[in-house]
Amino acid sequence: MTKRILCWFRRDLRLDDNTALLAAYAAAEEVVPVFIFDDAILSRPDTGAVRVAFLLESLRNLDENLRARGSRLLLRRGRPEHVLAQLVTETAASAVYFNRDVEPFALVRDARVRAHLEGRCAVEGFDDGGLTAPEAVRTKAGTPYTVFTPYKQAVLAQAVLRPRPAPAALRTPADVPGDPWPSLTDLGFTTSVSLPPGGETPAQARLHDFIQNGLARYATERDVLSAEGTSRLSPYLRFGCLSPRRAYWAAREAVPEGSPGVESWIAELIWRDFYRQILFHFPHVESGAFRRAYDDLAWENNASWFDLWCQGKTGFPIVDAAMRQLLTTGWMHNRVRMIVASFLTKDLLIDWRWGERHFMKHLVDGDLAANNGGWQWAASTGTDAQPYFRIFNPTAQGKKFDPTGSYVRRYVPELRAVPDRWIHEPAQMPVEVQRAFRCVIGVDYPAPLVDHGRQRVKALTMFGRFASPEKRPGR
DNA sequence: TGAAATGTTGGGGCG
DNA sequence: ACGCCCCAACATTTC
Repeated sequence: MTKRILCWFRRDLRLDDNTALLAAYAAAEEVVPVFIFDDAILSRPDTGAVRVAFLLESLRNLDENLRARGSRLLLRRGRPEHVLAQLVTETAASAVYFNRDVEPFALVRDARVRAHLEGRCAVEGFDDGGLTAPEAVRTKAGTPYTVFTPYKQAVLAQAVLRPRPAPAALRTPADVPGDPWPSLTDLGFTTSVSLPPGGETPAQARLHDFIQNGLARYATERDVLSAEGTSRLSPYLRFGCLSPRRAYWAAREAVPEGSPGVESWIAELIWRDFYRQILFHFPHVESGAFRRAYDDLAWENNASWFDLWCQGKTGFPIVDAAMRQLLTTGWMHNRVRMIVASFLTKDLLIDWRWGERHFMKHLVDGDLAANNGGWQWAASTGTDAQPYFRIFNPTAQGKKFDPTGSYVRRYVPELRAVPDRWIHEPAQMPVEVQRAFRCVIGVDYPAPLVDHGRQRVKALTMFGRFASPEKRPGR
């Protein structure tokens, strides 16, 4: 009898350097690639249409690439343990292989799958989603790292695995039926956002374009908001359309060792791993502060301020541009993610979890570990977080990272005619200038929602009261 | 991956 | 020539 293994794809939607897939082909003559639409995920409030749309396209691309090699992707919808049990019976498979996922939801789900398949077939999970396995990098004391820089040194000191190409021949039994291919509306979503193309094929193209044309300038251009200085690879890494090890080695081998662009981009890849291992070792961060003392912070949580922040109508141009970039493109430049997160938590005094949820709903690259880590960093509640007294001034940040205002003008059309001098503080324009440029504050563009100086003092007071004593500055 | 407040220095205007 | 003040420019401290 032909030996068959089910390869359950989840967030590793590629053939290149896919650990579980390679292992399955090494162990079996035929592999059944399957993806399962899970209503427990689709119905979650923070599952956004842009991510489902990107997922669907990535699945189509995976199917095309499988077909080009004589295989195909099987789609099913249902509870994973039931679907997999059914498929094991239908195909007489001897094992289910998948790549591990460290999210608490996924760990519970996968434990349920293991329990359900016990006695029917083998179940194996592989390490795949990062440069290293989440438990592999430890301090000398054997504890997980909670500070980025030493973590990064430790990752760089050990060998990152070399990527391996897809198996040359892919054999799949022809007689296993899948469910019909759903449309986005079949899954309960619609979106008018125009997204980057999903899938492994565009991911490879984007990687090569970035390595050739962007990497050398990355260190200097990544913070220039108007330039396309970032890699734009985050959605592909999120869904595993791109292997992080492939990305790492492509960067290492592209430019001379020690080039600042390479080092800073690789540091970003390591941030991804860092927050993944934080979520793995400290799963309580999903619902609360990494440093638990901060769970008692007295956020003001003004709901109408939150709505204005979400819509990009705070009267702070850099914040509004960023929030509108998120809604209209499904993505936000990392520099402005920090700025708007600082603004929500330190200026509006709103719970970082509200912002985290909004980001998850709208980001095409939305990922629990990275998003949570970033939010807790900005809110000063996390590992290796920004000290609470380091508060961004949105106007100063705008002037620094968007000096000509071209990023602001791209997303905030009512400010397009405003001269550079006032682009980051339009409320400072004399009234006759406002009229001359058709941007009357309070009519065409909102007045600043809050006074930054005052809110800053309030935030310092709020944090100062709840900060753990040993972390309080001074003495 | 901060920014504001406060302190210090030194040049120039001025009596 | 000198002291005084002002204030930019820079450095340090504080949150």
